[in-house]
Amino acid sequence: MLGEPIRDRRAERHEATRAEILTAAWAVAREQGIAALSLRDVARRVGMQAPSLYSYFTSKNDIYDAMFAQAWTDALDGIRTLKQTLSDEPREALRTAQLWFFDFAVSDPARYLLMGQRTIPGFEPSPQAYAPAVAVIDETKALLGSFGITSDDDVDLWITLSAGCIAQQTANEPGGTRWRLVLDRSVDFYCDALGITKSQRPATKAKKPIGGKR
Amino acid sequence: MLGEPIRDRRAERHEATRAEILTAAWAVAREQGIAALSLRDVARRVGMQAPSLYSYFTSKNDIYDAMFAQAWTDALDGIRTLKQTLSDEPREALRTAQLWFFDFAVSDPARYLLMGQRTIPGFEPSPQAYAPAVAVIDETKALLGSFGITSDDDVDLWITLSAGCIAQQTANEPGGTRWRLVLDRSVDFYCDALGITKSQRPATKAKKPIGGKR
DNA sequence: GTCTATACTGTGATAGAC
DNA sequence: GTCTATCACAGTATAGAC
Repeated sequence: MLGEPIRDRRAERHEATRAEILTAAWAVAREQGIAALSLRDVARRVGMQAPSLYSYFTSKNDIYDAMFAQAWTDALDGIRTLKQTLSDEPREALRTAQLWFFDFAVSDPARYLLMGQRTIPGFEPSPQAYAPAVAVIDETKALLGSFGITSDDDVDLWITLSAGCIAQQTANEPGGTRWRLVLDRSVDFYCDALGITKSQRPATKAKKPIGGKR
Repeated sequence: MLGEPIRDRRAERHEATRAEILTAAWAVAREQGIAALSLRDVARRVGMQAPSLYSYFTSKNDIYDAMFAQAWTDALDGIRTLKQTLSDEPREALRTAQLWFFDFAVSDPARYLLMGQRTIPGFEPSPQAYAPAVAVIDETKALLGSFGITSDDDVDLWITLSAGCIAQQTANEPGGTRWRLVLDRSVDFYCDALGITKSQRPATKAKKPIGGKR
């Protein structure tokens, strides 16, 4: 008998081509806008005819789905890497985290549009694609929780701060830093409102909840 | 001599048909999504063939442009009406204003998506269409200014608060009120941070600037 | 000026040959 | 697995009826 091969070279090649298609799709999306993505553009970029893409993705929305998952997976990886270098001082850490996500979003507006908004008519992310997005929320909650911020209200407020600044920055002044400064300042207001210690650097992370219901 | 007629019935009819087309366009946009607007759908709804629309609008983007102007004009009218009924008490007035705009945005997500730009590939609002949007900003600044909030930083922060909550509400929980409550609370935090009086109702509006650079 | 008919180009998607 | 051919749909340009 021949036995089962250890590696499936055919599957590997298939996966590599899928990745190549996705890379081309991102390039087109960044140039033309995420909603203006066309299969013919993508196909030409990888040296194929448009129908050939259907050997790798079942539909255009399937490509969007893979891009959606990729975007949130990148965000998740970024947050997890970031966490390892965060300060123990709450304000410093929170500011760094908030600004990191802002930069992540603003650096690629097409990607952020896909990640967040209901902008593409027929597209709804699949549960699998949505999983890393949920993981990012969980990581965010964990980060806030490590500084004693646990209530849903406080987490929601935290998220809206970056969402608002990112929306304004990408819509009104793409490429600028005006709303990054607003976000920077809002971190202080947020910490003030929740009574998070100002400058003194604690020896260890806060153990007790600080925030709470209004 | 016949002289010039007082009314131009032909122009009136033309304008009426334009308005009718726009109404149909809004209906399609709300049903299918703003980016999925199709001229054939709009035309069918007003009993025309698609090319006939070109007697009233030069292109699809021209329709978007008129819709954009209409949306911001509605917002402008709403704000001006709202101003006449606002409390003298800063917090109360600011809360009412912020929640009004939130409701305005969330009640018609397709409209808000168009107002916020960046989502429709080839579309850029014309200067004329953009004018009411600028007027809304001016009204907002005037409102904040009447309570002593004048710095650009403070105005920017004010705007991001609603933008963030609206983005989250429309994206994650359309039809709900979860992020409206977050916005409600953020008004208090904003006022606290800027030192705006809490509950005592002043006899007159504040005259001195309260906010400022960090 | 208003509207229809026709047609050109580009889109996502499918069927079938190789 | 990739191609060609084709389809139904889109936006839009143009010609011509009224």
